[in-house]
Amino acid sequence: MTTPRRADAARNRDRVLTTARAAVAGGDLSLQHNDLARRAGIGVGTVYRHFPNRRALLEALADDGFAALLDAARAASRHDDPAAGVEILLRALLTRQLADPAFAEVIATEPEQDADAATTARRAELGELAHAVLGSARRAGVLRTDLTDDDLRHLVCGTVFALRIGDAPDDRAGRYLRVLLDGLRPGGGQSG
Amino acid sequence: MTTPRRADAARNRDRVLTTARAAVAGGDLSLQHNDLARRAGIGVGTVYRHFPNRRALLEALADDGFAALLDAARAASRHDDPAAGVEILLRALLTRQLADPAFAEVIATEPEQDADAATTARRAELGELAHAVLGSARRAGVLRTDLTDDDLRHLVCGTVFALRIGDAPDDRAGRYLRVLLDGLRPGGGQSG
Amino acid sequence: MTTPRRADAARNRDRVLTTARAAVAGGDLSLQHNDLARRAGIGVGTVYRHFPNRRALLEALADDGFAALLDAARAASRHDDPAAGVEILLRALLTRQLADPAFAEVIATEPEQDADAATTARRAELGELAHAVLGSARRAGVLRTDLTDDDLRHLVCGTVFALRIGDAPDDRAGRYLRVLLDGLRPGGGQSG
Amino acid sequence: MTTPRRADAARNRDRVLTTARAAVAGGDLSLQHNDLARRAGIGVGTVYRHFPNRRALLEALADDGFAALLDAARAASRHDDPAAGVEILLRALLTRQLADPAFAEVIATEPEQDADAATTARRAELGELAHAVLGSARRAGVLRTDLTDDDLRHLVCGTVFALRIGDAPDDRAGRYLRVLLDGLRPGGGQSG
DNA sequence: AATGAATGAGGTTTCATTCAT
DNA sequence: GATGAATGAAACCTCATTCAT
Repeated sequence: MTTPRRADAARNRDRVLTTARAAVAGGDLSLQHNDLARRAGIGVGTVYRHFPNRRALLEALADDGFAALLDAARAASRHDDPAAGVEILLRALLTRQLADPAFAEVIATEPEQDADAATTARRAELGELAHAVLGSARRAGVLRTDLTDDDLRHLVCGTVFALRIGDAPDDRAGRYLRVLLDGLRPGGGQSG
Repeated sequence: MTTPRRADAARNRDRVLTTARAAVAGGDLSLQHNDLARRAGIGVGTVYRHFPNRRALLEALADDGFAALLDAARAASRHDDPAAGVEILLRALLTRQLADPAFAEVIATEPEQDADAATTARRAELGELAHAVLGSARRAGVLRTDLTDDDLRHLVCGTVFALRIGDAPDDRAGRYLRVLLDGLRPGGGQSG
Repeated sequence: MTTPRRADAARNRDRVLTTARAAVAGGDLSLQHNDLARRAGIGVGTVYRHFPNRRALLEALADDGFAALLDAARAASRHDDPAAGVEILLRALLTRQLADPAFAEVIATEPEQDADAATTARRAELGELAHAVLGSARRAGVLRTDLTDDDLRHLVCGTVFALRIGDAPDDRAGRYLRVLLDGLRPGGGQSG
Repeated sequence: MTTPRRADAARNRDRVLTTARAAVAGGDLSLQHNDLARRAGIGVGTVYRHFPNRRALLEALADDGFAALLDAARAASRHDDPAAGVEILLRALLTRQLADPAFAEVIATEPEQDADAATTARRAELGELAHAVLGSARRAGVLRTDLTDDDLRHLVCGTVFALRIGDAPDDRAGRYLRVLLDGLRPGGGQSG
């Protein structure tokens, strides 16, 4: 989060992130410092300096995801139709996770586990925007009221998990999201 | 799966399983052979003999879960109301996973990853019963037809994942299941 | 060596030997009890009963080799030409080792390492015959006199070792033996 | 082969080699990483870092032997008398192996088994020098022509093996070498 | 006498982290 | 700040041998 002062430090940090992104894109979420250092062509110590542990690195990687989601949340909140707002928000939350497993891992955890305060701040910012969107949907009667904002986050993360099981996702994402959105509408059965 | 002939072999196998169950119950799913051996008070080699790898052990632990689920699936298939059958089945699938993380891990994977053919057989048996239940529900028009049996399994596993995020589950299981069941009813939006 | 009394015991002993011979023929000289037991379809304990350790098994396997060599030694001693006798003896010693790595391993060690007294006896018997052959050759002036009987055994074992290095032996055995036999004739340079 | 940059790295590498040399000198060729680490007073990981496997370590140990032999080969090639050249070369090859079992093990294998390309290079360098020495001996008619360079290497290795059998070598080395050198002179019997 | 499960020391290897340079 | 070697705990696994049945 904090930008290094020296130019080479910044460059090294970028290298680690680029390498890590490539690894994640290649399906490797282990993010081992030694491994990244070797691939990035820098020393392990340097990687540790920039990212004291795996979680810190993960959060740095998740940053783009947060940004994208904040955009989506703002777009959702501008929408007139509250139901559409919810759909935009949740779809973005789903899509972003599918696109970025690092973001998926971070968003599936609670703020207590954040290594970087900046992540917690992002999270809070996103939470507020989401709360607005979801709140108006609840008030408009298009969203169940027995689910908290966090419940919705959990359910989307669960949907992501569902999509990760089995073969490569084809059109499953759309279908699973539909199921979730349908299930979120009020008027269904009683919970219990 | 195969019961050892010797009495002490059976006893040791049980000890490993008991120890492993205790570990899992305590939230430790790592199931390391050395660790289990030490805790069970038997040699590492013995643990390796009975369970050549973590997966094999996991599947042995999951056995009870499969049995319970088979019961539930039979009960579900005997029900007159197809919708009730689906609910019984999926609720059991959810409950069993919450009660047994080892079973949850096994059921969330595909048969190709089975270490023990017996697991695959269990899986197939369960799959047939489930197919009957789900098929009649589809024919009765109480279940979306754009989801395969596996999709439903995935979605329940996703719900389990959602429940594992955050604090200890209170009444969340019931609420999340409600959302899922509601979402599974036909007549919702088009997928996509 | 000692013949088991019970018929099944004898059968098991044979099974182990047959299996071991197959393993050795397949290039595996490790002769691990567990492995042999599994392959022979009998219990490990049984293998241990018959052959308390690898060496004992090895010596049992080497038995045929000793018998064959004793025959060759007798043939050699009957020969009129002492030089021919030496050649027959050493060639047999070489050939037998190439044909049977187990015999090669036993014959390359000293009697102190014998696990079975019978092996030492065989060895002694062979030694006497060889001594006769070699003695007359020395007296006839066709064999260097600065080499003991054991030296000759060592040199042949060395030749076997030389043949084992590198690729499969083609005509190397004959050529290497020729070198040895030529070197053994008196009249060469002084040792030192 | 590659000298480490850090001082402690070089020191640790040396410690491992020294410890290994002591072990080999003590008759233990097993060269187990754990054991060496403990004896050298350094971490196991360090030993593995420097020498990924037994063979790599062995080759590092053999390095001195190669150097010594290269010297001998150069001396041999400078000699006027081709027969003397052969004797110098083969005697050195024998002596070095007796002095250094690690070198003996490496030189008794084929280049395909080299873990370190440097070893193969050493081997090639030695091979060229040896080829010159042996070639002129063959042309001068003082060395059999039905033996390749490799055959000669094998035969010397075989002689080393012969010397290792039985009790500690007294004057046997000289006598065995004499036998070999005599056998290598042309004019003996036909091979086969 | 036969069986084969149990044993557990010890080998090999990986890895997260520290620290000398 | 950067480097990457060193560390050593711990995971993983094999194997020779013993011993309960």
